[in-house]
Amino acid sequence: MRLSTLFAPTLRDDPAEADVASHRLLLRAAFVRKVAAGVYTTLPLGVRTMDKIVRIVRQEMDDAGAQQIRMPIVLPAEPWKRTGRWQVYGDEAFKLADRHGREMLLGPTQEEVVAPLVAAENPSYRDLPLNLYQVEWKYRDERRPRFGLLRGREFLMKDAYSFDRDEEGLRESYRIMFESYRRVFDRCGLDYVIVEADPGSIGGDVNHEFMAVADVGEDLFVRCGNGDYLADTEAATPRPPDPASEALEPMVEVDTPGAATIDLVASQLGVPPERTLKNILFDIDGGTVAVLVPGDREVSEKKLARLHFPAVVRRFDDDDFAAHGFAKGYVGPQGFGEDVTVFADLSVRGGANWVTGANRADTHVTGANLDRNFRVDRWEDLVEIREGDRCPLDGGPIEIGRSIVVGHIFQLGVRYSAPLDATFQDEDGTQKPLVMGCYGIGISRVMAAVVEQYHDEGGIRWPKALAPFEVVVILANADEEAVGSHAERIYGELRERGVEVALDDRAERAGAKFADADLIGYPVQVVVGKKGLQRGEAEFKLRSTGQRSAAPLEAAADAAVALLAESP
RNA sequence: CGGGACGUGGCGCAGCUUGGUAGCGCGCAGCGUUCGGGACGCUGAGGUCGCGGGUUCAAAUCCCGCCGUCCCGACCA
Repeated sequence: MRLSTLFAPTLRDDPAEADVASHRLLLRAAFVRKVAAGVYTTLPLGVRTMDKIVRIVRQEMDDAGAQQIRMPIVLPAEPWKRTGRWQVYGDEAFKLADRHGREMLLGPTQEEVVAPLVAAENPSYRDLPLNLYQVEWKYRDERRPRFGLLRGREFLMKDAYSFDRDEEGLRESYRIMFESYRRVFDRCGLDYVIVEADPGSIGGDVNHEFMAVADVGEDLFVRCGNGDYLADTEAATPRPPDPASEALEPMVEVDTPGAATIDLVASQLGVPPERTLKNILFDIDGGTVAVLVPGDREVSEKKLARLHFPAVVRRFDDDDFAAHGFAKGYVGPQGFGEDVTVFADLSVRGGANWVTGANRADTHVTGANLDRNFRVDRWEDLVEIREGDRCPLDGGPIEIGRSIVVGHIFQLGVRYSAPLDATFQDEDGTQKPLVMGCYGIGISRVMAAVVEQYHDEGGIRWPKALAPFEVVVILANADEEAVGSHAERIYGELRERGVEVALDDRAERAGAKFADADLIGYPVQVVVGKKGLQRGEAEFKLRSTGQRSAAPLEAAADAAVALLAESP
């Protein structure tokens, strides 16, 4: 490729709209341009890099026995209503209507399409396992798109779907994908961790996230200092405290005027917040659920929603408090009737003599105790994990890190196949729901995540597997005829060797070419100019380290290939 | 959706407080001098000042409404 004809308008200044490194550099280096918030055009350099990621993914998927298909983006609403996700996705789905008023949506993921596709062929157990994947644009109307490609409303995703006859088969399909994902992210050069995660609106049970470690990451992961535990913060379970062994005090009411928050109660009564019992009320599909946690902890709505999937979990608002007659800020579990389902976090078992609301404004109680004063219907892990918690495996210290989720895999089971009636005929002749798994990789997000991990002040430092070109030959003094002919020769030789090479033959000054080469991030730069020519040499720069070297002009192509081999 | 900021040639910004014919740097076009880490001189093109309404003799500037973008939060494979 001759850069004189490439559409790659690099920017000298940082765009005002871009804050994080990947966003800034992908704009400046002419990989993408913004069209609307979270919606981008991909320029030629970006297409080349994204295609490389896709190629890696495709190779690994094909090696793992998956087969590529292509499903539509514009989808009818009906199957989404059957699985409950028309509601679960809510406004996050791009919904539209056709000219007849039929409801449709732009695909945010594709379980509702692929399951009926397979089931329509009335498969036999002999046809299983089956794994189908595609690489297509996905649409999610994020409340707040941000960080450029890291959270777009339109993004390129590889999504694969496995079909098995039973759970055992699913586990094997899942294992194969798990290993395949490892190879994909290894080949992309990413530093990543694999954690157990929250399944979000996809649903299902076992799932893992592949998280690229990055300071700008939106997703937190927790790690045990002893190295034996890794999890998404949304799914991580802290080790509950040991049970209390203090003598039970009588329950008494105390006046706490105006103390409608935990902090106010704690300071008025002179007790630490963790001795208070917080009662958070939710409306879940019309029913009332109370969640009890120690006053210093936050309820994880994620975990609560997961227990009730696909029902919509909604925190009580002022109207709900009024309608149910609860005193906001003064709710206590001793007042709950049978119409309230009482959930408690496991950590509540560790406390006694709680301070909690008296179900009357400006009043609390002390000495509230489990069983004697209140009941719990279900014990679950329902708190947000935090720094300082203990590892559930060995009690070690928990650390929290930031990351970008680049891949997420799920064991779905029959969560979609059952409501969609997607069945196969088993050996015993009966129809059974297909046992499914699904497996996603955010291609465009991988590109951004790699930039987050591979950049410096000068620009991007692509690993060679993803660079738009592996080598750039820089014509440093275009007016010297000998320089031009050597550069052309080296460029041609590299092409003959199958190296992906760009020739910077633009009518720019050398300095601008060097700056652009660093910005765009070609792993190897070959400089052909007057200076080296006098010594009969071409000069080289390895972008990853900045290390410079030289070789005779005649051997320049060989030297570039050798240097490329050294590049990450 | 709550909070905050911003919107002025392709990019980065000033001008707005105190209303009076729209500026700077980069980039772009032409000519010349340059030519190894984003050169210099001269000449030039390019702007409904986000959109709509209002106040005023006069609005980029003041007022109202809307739209868009970014940041924090909530939310989110």
